[in-house]
Amino acid sequence: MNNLIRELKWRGMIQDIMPGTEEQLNKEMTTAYVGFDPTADSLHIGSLVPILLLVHLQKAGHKPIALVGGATGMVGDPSGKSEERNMLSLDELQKNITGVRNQLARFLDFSPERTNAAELLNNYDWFSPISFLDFIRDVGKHITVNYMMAKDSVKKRLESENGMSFTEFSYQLVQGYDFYWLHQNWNCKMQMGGSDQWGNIVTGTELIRRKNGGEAFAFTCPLIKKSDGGKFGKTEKGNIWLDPSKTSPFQFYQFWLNASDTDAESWIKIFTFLDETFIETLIAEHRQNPSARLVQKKLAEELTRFVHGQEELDKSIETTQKLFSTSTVSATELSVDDLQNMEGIVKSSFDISRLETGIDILTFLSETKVFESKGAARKMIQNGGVSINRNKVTDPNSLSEKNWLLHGRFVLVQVGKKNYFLIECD
RNA sequence: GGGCAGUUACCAGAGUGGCCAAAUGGGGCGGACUGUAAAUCCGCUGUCUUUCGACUUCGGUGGUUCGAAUCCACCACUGCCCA
Repeated sequence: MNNLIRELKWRGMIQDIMPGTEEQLNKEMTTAYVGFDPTADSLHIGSLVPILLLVHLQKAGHKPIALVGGATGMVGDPSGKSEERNMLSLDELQKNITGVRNQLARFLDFSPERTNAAELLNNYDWFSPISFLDFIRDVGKHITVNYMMAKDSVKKRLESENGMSFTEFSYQLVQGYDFYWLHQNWNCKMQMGGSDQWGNIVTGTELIRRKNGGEAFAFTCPLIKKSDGGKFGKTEKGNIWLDPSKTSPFQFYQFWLNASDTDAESWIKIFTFLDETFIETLIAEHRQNPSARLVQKKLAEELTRFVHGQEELDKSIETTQKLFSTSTVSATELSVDDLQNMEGIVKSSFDISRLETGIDILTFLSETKVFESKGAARKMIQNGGVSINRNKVTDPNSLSEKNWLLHGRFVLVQVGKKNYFLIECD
């Protein structure tokens, strides 16, 4: 059993830790859990850190429990939210629970022959039989409102103009009860999560202590931020999801590849399992020659493999090379195969005869759905953001030309540096 | 139930009869510089359109007016305080 806490510390994955946690982990195989809220039908990369905590835990010989919040999801966690959230419909919630469950199941080892096999639980299972009256008698009685109001997540909302509903106020009790229940039924002594969960987690340990004098431990990991202060995990296209149908493996790979130098250095420690010496050496090399972006490449590689598998990683690298490494090479050198098999490209079709006769470029771009309208296409061309076959279009009034056609039928349109469209003409 | 404040574009937030498609900031998108970075600078950001112009927007409905985001009436919703 290696020292989990020391390992996580050098990776920068520990924010707060309860006294005695390290001793507990060193003493015996410990069961620990992380909760995941089913706010969407897929997890996004923000949930990756808590997932990794569970994986590290299991690697260190302890028993991980991944908890899907079927019950807590019905209440809504106020932590870090400046206003009351909309409630999800039960249908949506059910769909989300299934989606999240399936994803979590991929990252942990559930083989029953392991003594520390992972478990996947849904807190709805133990909450549904509890009546409201039972709950406020058995749980509510142990925690004072004064205690609950002192929590940061609550205090902030009480001070804001928006207020807070009783539902969200109760959230910490609901989550606290999870910990208590797991402590009773699974001998779960530890909870982990993002640092925004600290308040909720502490309510849980408090409940365990007050209800039956039990001992419980916890630590949290820092919330990931970008060095420029932007939100982590968001891009122009929105969230980076783990579900390949929402964020393609290529886009996923690209996200990590585009990390800034400072971010990449801390992220590679957090998001990969590479060991300390390897990472230190890599960072040193990277600083010698930052333009090679060794850290970003390794980070993108490790993570894409972890989430999507080797095969998808290979495809993503291949597409990346075709789209970016050869960007100085003219488009005519791309083979039919290259064009057709590149991932992360939007494809559409167009009537070849109209193109050959010479059609104005605005009509072409709007009808192929590269742009919503001629006006939008015009603006972007005037801004210098459109290329055809890697040649910048300068005049919005120009006409199409026969020699646009690659291999007699393809046109490669580029908006900005990173958005590619392949128009097949026949 | 009573009193007060409010509802403006993706978000925050100005505007309180015409100069308003609506300040400013953030975000987003594009460009330059670079390394598919960061920082910086520049452009775009209601819709459609050959920059003319047309059309639709300021919680909803109706009204006053030559003219309404702005004034009036009613309705809806939100927050705060009191009961």
